[in-house]
Amino acid sequence: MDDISPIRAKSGTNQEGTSAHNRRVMIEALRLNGALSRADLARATQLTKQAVSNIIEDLESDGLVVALDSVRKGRGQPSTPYRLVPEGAFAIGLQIDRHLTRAVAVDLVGSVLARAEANLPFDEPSKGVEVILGLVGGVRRELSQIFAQSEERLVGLGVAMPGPFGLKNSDDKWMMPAWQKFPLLETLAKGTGLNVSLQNDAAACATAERIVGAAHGVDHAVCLYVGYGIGAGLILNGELYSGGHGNAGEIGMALLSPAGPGSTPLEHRASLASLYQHLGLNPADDDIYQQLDGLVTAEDPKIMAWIDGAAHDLRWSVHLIETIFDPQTVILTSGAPEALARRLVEAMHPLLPSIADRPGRNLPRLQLGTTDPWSIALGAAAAPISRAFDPRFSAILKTRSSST
Amino acid sequence: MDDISPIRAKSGTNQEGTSAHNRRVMIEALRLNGALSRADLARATQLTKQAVSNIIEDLESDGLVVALDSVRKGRGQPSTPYRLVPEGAFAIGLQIDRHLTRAVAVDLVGSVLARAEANLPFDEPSKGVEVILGLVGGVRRELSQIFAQSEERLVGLGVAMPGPFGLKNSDDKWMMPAWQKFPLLETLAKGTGLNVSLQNDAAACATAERIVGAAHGVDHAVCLYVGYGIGAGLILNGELYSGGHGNAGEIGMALLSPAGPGSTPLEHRASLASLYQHLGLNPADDDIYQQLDGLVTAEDPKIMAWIDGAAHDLRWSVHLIETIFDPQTVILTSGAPEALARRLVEAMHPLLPSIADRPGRNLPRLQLGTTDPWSIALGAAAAPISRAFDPRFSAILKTRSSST
DNA sequence: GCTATTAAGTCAATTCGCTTGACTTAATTA
DNA sequence: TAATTAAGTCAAGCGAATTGACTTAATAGC
Repeated sequence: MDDISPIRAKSGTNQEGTSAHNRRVMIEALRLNGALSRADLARATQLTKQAVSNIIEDLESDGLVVALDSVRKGRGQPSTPYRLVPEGAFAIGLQIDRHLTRAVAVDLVGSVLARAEANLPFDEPSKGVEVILGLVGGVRRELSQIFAQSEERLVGLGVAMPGPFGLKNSDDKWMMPAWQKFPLLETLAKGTGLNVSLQNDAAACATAERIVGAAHGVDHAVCLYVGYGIGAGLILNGELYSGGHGNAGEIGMALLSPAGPGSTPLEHRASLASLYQHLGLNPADDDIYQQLDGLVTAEDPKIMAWIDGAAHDLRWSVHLIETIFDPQTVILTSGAPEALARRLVEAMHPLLPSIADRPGRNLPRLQLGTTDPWSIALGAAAAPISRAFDPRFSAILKTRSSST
Repeated sequence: MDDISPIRAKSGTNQEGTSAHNRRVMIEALRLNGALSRADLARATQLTKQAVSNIIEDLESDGLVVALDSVRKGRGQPSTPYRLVPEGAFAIGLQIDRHLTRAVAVDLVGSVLARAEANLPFDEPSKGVEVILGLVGGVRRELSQIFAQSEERLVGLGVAMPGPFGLKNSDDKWMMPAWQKFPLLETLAKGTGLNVSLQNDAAACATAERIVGAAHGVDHAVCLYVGYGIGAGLILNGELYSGGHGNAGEIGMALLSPAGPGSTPLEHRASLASLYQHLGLNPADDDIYQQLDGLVTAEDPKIMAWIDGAAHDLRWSVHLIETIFDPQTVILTSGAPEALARRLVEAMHPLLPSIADRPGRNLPRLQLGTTDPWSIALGAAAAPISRAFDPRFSAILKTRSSST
């Protein structure tokens, strides 16, 4: 990763970078606003009508946008709105979890077009990779049956798995030690021929919320993910923040519970793993989701007690997140059934007073995000889409040059 | 601040943006590497020699860079290194604290050229502004006596004061309620004719560390500031992160200490305010700094006990910061005498195991940053310099257009 | 129903900063 | 002394946004 040269400097840019940025800005504007005319885009992006016209023409011929029927909205020539073409690009998302793996194919606007899942051997990555490549191949085939040109419009494979990554001693039984050491990304890149990227599951949740959920168009949001583990996905300045080594937001094992005898890690008190333990359930059960849903609907006292305890701890986590990040909103996402997540959010209210408790808010301090169990895989798939099409600083910079 | 149009979109860019970015990249490269030839710059920035030549020529005629003697370093024509001209730009920094205010004038490379301080009426902003404007006027005059052209090269006035800003109920006695309500920035902008920007004191410390200290050239660093209060200044992706409303990192009043009976806010256990209270000292004393220094040198038992307690809490804070941000390094800065800060850092070792405890580190997990009491004012002054000259996403984007 | 007005969008010429490729300059190596 | 290597310049070219005039197509007002 490091440069050969000891000189530290950012990359410069040129007209290509300008053009790439402006294309991305158009795409993002259409993603956030639905459909816009060239004139709308010109006003919104501060570019001239002519520049917008040229870019839209390009995007249209690339099959990324399409014109709708013209609309009259008062005096003047009617405008022709453009919208994104969902089948303009596709990506594959892969969730690798402790007990199973899921693959999805999504389009440019984040709709899931194909999905598949399988059990995964916890400690045998080399065998697991076979399973994974089979799944990926399956959704790719399914996708190409729906859209013949999907293969040439595939922008990448996004992988989400529990972090943290790249540590010295991966002996924590909660993690997946064998998988941590396996050269997964390289193997998948070779096996699929796609660009592969990695994020942890909380980051994937945040990415999913950003493309189709509550963080859509929000520049500062923190996504608190309550799954088998607990993590935070950080949207800062409109981009996912991953830290120096891709492990930002791995808050599960940090002590966030202020009270309670002998300060327990948050993950031991508010994760689904702690819930399974509390209830004496086996997380590997096929119908675990239904079991939980049933218990919540029945208002089972044991699960209600856990909700109260977890909500207490999570309340403090939200307070801490607000204090540290000063986000516009906090989004709680979960792998749990929606009824459970909703109860949890309700039990977290009233929230603790914090700097987020300010005049003129336009977003709620805490929102319930998606609880679809497939949202991590969706977020994984959204990462390559975002990298390819969203405006970002690094997309403007030059990457190589002949250095004449 | 909000757009009139309901359309949400990022700004586009054009050749002006390209050029502005490339100029900034050159300046940053020279700042980080000392002196570089045009060929060096071309390699480092990925631009062509010709492009670099043109930009350097521009910067030279703007008085921002200057050529040094050419050096032979092997075969080929000798290269002509360029370096930044310190007097190419100036900025004024202003620290407003509970008991006093400080103003400094700095140049492009962050050297302090003039300084002044004064006491400040805690609860009378309208009178205080008079004092402040007097101080600023003083350092400006002093500066212009050293460099006649300083006025036309002044890029702004940076203000640092204890946050958080813009809250509903500013009734916390630790804050400065009267000042929070006063339209300070507007008044200062009118009174000085300069662009005014605001950050909290921890952010200012981080800005100072970035321009001349331990965070120089580091893209992911967290600056833990132990002053009258406690805060964190966040350098993320090479830029100061301020959150959605400028209050990111205000961790002092968040509960970060896991242990201890009845979980006390970090600020009540590890700030200098808590130390003064512990020692029964008056922070308004003129020689408070010397008093502390003396006590540390004498290894006074009471101060040693406080150090142990504070170190215990701060150790957890560092762990939490590492877990949440995954930074390359954590920098402890303080308004305390260096001997005290050094003791504190020593007492914090050994650090708690964390994800930062990884193979292949090249920076220490925890470093002692500057303990110069003027560093907040320096950081305040560095903010306008950074905004004017450092590469950043927002500097590329268009700001207005005739919208023809 | 006619005309003025307003707004969307196009056309063609221009501008501006980076790129390209050949060239010059000035050192070291053999 | 000649070959080689690297820094840096020259001049033409390119590409994407800009500019300003123009066209198109609607509504508003008389």
